[in-house]
Amino acid sequence: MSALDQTFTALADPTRRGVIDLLRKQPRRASDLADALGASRPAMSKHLRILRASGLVATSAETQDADARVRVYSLKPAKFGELRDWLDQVERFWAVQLEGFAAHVARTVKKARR
Amino acid sequence: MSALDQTFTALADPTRRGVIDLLRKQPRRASDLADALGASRPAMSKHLRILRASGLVATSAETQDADARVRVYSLKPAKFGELRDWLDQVERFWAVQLEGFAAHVARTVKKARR
DNA sequence: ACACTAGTTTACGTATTGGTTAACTATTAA
DNA sequence: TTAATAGTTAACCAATACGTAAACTAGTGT
Repeated sequence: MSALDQTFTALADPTRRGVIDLLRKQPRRASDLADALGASRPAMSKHLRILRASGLVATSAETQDADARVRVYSLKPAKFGELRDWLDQVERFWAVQLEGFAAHVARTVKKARR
Repeated sequence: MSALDQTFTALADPTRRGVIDLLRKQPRRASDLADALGASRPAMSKHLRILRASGLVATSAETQDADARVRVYSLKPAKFGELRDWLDQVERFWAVQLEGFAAHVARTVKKARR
């Protein structure tokens, strides 16, 4: 499974996008996320595993004297950058596409006639 | 299923992203897409249905004298715009998040201690 | 030592995905 | 009218996704 596959798959679930939306504002504990989104702990744990695997999210390195049971999740901006790069790449060619469109239709029509 | 769900789900498949990559350069017929991506016609037809439903892609209104059996697919830029908007929204808050991070960790640690 | 808490993992059931082959619709060509 | 072509749809199958309940790990508090 490619990196982009993992990214898009991770974002294709509303609960997981809910996690992103919450983490956008501030890092949060796993149980906070579950409660805020009305998901069970096991369900959220699975979602977080997928988000972690995709690289969109990380469990923050805890301060040394924190409660070690708690896992605080936060966003990993770099992965969103990759997403943006892909989107940029797609959008970069529209001008060209629009310019060449009429000519292409003519070509396609001819081809279809054969 | 929300609009964003459909968008991300559509993009979570490599064959469908392949279609996007090809259409980025120019509109193409369904069979062209199938051949270029090594997919069967029925398989491609299903992928195209999903892409159509997501609004990322459209079958172009054919010129009046074209072969009516042929369906030419092209990108619908507007949907990609929605994707960009979502991404912008996510990215907009990182500065704030980074600023407030240290303070938040302190808060979280306290909370975890209770 | 004991109970409690945070979170993950396992073992399931059900629903959805993505593919195949075969059938079907609509259009074009002989 | 008959055959061929472009594409979609239907019926089916294996693999995966997502949820639940129950068990488990690890850290904390009494």
